[in-house]
Amino acid sequence: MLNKNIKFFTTGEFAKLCKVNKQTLIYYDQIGLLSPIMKDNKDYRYYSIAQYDFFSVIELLKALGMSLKEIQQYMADKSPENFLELMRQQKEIVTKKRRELEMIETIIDVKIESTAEALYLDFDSISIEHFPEETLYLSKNIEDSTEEQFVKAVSDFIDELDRSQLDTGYPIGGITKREQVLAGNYDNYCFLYMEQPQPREGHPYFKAIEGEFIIGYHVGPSTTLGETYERLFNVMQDKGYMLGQYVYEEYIYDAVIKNREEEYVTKIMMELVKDIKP
Amino acid sequence: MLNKNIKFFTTGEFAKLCKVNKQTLIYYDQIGLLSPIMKDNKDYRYYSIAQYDFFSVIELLKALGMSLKEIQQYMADKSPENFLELMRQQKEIVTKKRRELEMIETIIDVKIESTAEALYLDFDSISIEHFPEETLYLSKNIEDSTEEQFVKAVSDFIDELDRSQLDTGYPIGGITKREQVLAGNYDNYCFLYMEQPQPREGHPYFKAIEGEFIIGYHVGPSTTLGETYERLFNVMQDKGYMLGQYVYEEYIYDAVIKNREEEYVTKIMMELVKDIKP
DNA sequence: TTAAGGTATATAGTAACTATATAGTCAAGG
DNA sequence: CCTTGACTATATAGTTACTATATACCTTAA
Repeated sequence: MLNKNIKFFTTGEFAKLCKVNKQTLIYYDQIGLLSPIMKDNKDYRYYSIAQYDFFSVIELLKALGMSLKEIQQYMADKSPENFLELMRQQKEIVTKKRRELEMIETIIDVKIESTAEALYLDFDSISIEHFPEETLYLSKNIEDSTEEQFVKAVSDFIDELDRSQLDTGYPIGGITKREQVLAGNYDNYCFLYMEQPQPREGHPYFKAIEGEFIIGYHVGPSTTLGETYERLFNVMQDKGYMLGQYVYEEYIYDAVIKNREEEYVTKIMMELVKDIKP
Repeated sequence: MLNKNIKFFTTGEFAKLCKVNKQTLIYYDQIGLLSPIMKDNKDYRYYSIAQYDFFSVIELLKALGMSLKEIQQYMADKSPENFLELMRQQKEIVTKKRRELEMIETIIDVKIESTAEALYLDFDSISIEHFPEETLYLSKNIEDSTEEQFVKAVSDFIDELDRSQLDTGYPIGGITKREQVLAGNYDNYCFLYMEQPQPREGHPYFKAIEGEFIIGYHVGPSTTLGETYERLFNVMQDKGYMLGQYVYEEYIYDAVIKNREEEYVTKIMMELVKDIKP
């Protein structure tokens, strides 16, 4: 910043320039981070315009996530070389943060879209549809796992989605094998999955599904899932279909959206094959 | 999250699952944000797996920048409509944050570039160069302003850069008119400016410069600028040039890097015209 | 001369933890 | 049976980066 000779700012004026609370400047003075260039005999503070530069660097470093203490340490030992080093470090961090925000933005988009869609759904309807190929990211096999193993698997899966940036905002679903469903073990999932509308290269475990599906919604806690499954089986038989290999389950409304478990909505999608017998 | 039946976690176990400090869970219990599903007669806390769902919602909303109080309020009154509303609000906030980060990224780039460049500069050198067209964002006219008016103008200019997102990380420079420089009024700037490497549409006051310039560096406080100007004038005459219309001044090392004013370096760029007389 | 508006200091409050001190609980080993 | 180690609990204080409040002093304009 250029100096036109020296005009001083009072604390209030300088605070307005910097767009912060006056108390914040007093605080910075107290901790010795940014002290006014002079004080008069009444202890009034006076800041110079050059100190605005200093202030904006503090703001930048703060925005980069440095604590005031760290900023102070850096300020005590600054040089072009140190500044360069700092900026290079921070650049990486900021880029990473921006990518994360971009991820969150697309997740929010998905949430908005699917919640808005769900608002107009009739949860009593049962339909049969043809599903196009879809890419899913799968957890490791969790069939016949104990409760503890299941919990661990879910937590691992979430970690993995996070780490590999595969959390697309779609709900975590569960895949159950035909035999388990037929035996009434609706919660013995063999895999967890998350839909990947734009699958990225370099990740294993992707699986595509395509074909006829029967779709129904279960309202209420998972303990009463059986009732909905039975309704679905009835329609299935009426229409001359048999259960295919896998069943997919997803929460439409879960703990994020509804308070009481009785209001949770599970979407059930069962793969179909045409019954050969008439 | 999909439910498998009920297994309880102690505070320590649950804290590990959630990857937080045990005290944090106790704190959440105290403020009533997330209380264990049961306490035994010894006041030991027990959490259920469904509460992990609840916890991850808290984490999500926290990541979106909501305070625990706000989260608590939302949790008390969940509905698809509210969730949709929340997501729409958050989307705007996240987008704004991402834009800010993008700004910071470009500012960091500029700082890296100009600091690295300055590292290898010889501040005693004087050179004559052809400058390509450059776009500058100008302040309003500040010629002959009083100190107070100057301060006001600087502060307005900074505000404007902020508001219009035109702070590119380049130093704020000052433009002085030929006549003022010839009269020795080196600090009677007529405009402040900031370089705009990628000028955006929809902003007035842009100005392009192009032509021959003499470039020199002044080391020390602005009070001794005159000495450097004289050196520059001598070289200029030797080479058969005359002063053009404007002079541009910028700080190279600002308060970010050097503490003491004697180490400030001002870059002086004077527009040239060829002297007609031999 | 009094009111409005500025300055100062000192102190307490805030959010969201985090750390520490003290004490009770529980299972295993000697 | 007693001790040890690893857990649990509460209560209280500390942390960061402010923010608010109370009280007092100073300046200027009506």
